[in-house]
Amino acid sequence: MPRTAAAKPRWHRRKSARPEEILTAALEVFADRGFAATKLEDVARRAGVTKGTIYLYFENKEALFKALVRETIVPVIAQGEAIAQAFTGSARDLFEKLIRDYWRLVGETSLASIPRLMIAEAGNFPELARFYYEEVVTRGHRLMSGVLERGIKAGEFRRVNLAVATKLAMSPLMHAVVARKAFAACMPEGFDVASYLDTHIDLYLHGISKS
Amino acid sequence: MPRTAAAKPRWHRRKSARPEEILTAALEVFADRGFAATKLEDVARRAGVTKGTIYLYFENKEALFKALVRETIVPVIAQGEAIAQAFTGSARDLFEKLIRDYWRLVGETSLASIPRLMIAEAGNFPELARFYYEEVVTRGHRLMSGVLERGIKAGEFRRVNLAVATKLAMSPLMHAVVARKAFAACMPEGFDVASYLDTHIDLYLHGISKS
Amino acid sequence: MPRTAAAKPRWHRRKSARPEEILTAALEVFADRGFAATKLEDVARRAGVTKGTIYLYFENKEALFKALVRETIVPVIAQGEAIAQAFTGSARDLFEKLIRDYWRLVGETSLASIPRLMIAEAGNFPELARFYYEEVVTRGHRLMSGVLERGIKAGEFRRVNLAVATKLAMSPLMHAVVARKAFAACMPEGFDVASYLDTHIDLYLHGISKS
Amino acid sequence: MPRTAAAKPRWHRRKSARPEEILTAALEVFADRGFAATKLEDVARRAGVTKGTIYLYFENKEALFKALVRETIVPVIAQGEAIAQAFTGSARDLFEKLIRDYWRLVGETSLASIPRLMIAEAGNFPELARFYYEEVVTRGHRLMSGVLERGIKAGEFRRVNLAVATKLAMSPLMHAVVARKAFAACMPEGFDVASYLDTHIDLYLHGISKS
DNA sequence: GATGAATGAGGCTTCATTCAT
DNA sequence: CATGAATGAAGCCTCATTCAT
Repeated sequence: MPRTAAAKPRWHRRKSARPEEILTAALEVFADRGFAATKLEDVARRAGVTKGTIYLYFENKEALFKALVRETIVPVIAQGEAIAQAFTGSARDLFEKLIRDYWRLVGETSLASIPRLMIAEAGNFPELARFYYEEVVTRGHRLMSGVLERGIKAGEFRRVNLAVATKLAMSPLMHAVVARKAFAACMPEGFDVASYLDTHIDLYLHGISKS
Repeated sequence: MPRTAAAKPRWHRRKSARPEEILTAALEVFADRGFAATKLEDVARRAGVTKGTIYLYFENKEALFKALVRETIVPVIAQGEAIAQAFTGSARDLFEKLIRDYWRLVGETSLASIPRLMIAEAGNFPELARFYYEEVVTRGHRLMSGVLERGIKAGEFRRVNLAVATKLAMSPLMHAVVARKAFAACMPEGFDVASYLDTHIDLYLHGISKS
Repeated sequence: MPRTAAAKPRWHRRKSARPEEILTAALEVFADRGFAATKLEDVARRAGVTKGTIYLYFENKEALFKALVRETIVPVIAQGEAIAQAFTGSARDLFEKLIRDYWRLVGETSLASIPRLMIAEAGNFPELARFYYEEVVTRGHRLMSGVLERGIKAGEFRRVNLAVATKLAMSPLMHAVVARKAFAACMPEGFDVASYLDTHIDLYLHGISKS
Repeated sequence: MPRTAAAKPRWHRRKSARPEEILTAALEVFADRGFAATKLEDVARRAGVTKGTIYLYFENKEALFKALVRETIVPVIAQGEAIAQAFTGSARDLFEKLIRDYWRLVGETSLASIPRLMIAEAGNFPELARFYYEEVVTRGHRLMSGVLERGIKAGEFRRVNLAVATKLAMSPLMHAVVARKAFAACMPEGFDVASYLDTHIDLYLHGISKS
């Protein structure tokens, strides 16, 4: 039998991998240019296919964009939730871990473009914005709120306005993710992420801690 | 001579008011839709003129966008600098004043759209992004750095990494400005800005203060 | 005053004539090729404008097609109704006049393409088909019915099934209009319209008359 | 030889049945939408195959359309000719039989779409139009002419212009076939075919008969 | 024979930009 | 100054056609 058993699966893999290849390419181009300035031809080229192929898997440009947002970002949130659930240490340590994980999983990967895309395009895709707001923003806030609450109950943290404290824990992260992508070309010196995170964690915990 | 000297300037004012009317209209439409999705026809309609008129004052769509960013945001920074310069109280009080002023002058006005537009379009307008980064971001940071430095020297604040502490002082503001615009439609409950600012100022000062 | 008064009206005429020029061109191209095979570029070229101009006056290709049908054929029916109303002779003579007029006004002009287009595209434009059926077919039948009824009342014609007799009076006309357009290229001998009409009128009147 | 002779033909029949299944499906879709608006995907789906399969039997869409017209309509004409040849009664009776047979075999079956398709697409398929005109229209006319001639010779009919009388005998039929298909959706009341045919036959024979 | 994934030419449509008035 | 009719380049999307399996 000249044909190895492996040959067929490889083809199979290739076929079902198409949509993901396209999404990966789409993420790159949308991230660079935004929704309107992205040409499907560019996405196709980067995915190694032709324009028409995209339409085998996505109804149109808008659907591609939506799929991109929906299918790439939600897993990250889920992962964070799992980490929090499994965590057994102090609230301080969990806070720190979540902040650093978020940066590692989103801030430093190509996913960092998603928040920026959403901020840019929310007005043009209200329904997608709502999805994102509920499945990412709100869920992320709930996650962080839980950590703060845990700390308060454990006597580690001061009794603060939860909703607001949550937003304040996240916003330096969010802004860094978003702005760093946007102004990368303007910061030849780069951006001292390590210090930024360290200091945010330090200042925030210093600010929220008892004593 | 039937025409008074005043008559001509009045006409002049009216004439030179045109570009500002167009910029105002442009701000609204660009803010809603982003650069690419904005139609000059819509800008014109909102300004009460026709498409052709825009071209009397701006070379093209891109020039209009650049003028919008350049001419609306820089004055705000200058104003902040003036305030800081004239301020005679404690660093804590100046910090608080600048934060609140920024929110009042940008966060709550139509100018709030500018940072979001820049974040969305920086990739497509590198030269404008550089301008913005230098004339707004960097200058804003310099302003805040000065405040922190003043506090350190006065013994009010701990000796922190200035660059990073500056970014951390601004980012909750920036993120709030940007995200609030983007997800306004998704937050029917609104956004408790007062608490958010109060708490940021409180936590931040708590975190950075000696003792 | 170097500018003559005539110059402006000429331009004015030209402006408001645009839509009609486009409709005229559209009639020719749609008649040749049918709806789907017609390229708007060809319509534009024939109208002496460019593609974009069509969209100043018609929402899209479909709207252009609908406008074409609606605005060209209804007047013909109206004209026929007016003729019938004003006619004072015998029913026989009116019958003959209407038949010959229809041929002269539709069969021999570019309007002959409209019935053929409707027959071809009715399935793809149900709403337009309904409009045409009601405003042209039904109205045309009503017109012919009136003539037959007049003849019956006057004792000129036999007492026949009006609806059916009406259809039979029209169908040779309709078929000739439609088929002649379609198979023009296949009938080098042409089509002896004069005899055809003469004979139809003769046979029909012979058939329907009280003998 | 284990395979019986019958087995192969049966398979053969099945294989060669494919093209007919495709033609049947094609007739339905072309009839609904016309040539250009028909998607081969729809034809394939209706035939229970995939797009690629169509290309195993037909060179391309145009060839499919041509095969459809050629292979479905010619047999009907041949059948009519056979009937006429075998007929022994009066010309009047033969006339009536042919009219009614045509309606039964074409007007009331899916074949009714063929004349309408030809009228719609003749301009786009001149060669097919010529084929149709010669093999269907002309042959049909010749058939009817023969009947009329027979009646004239037998003293049943008046001495009329044969070509024209032939067309007038057919056109009510043709128009009914074509228009009924086109405006079916617009005639909820339906179309009283029985009366229509009865009256046409009656009027026509009344008109052409001696006395 | 049959499949269905992939192609890419072609057409509709939009809209920034121009220019005669 | 201002208009708005006209342009035409550019991009989305469709679908007939191909071809490796």
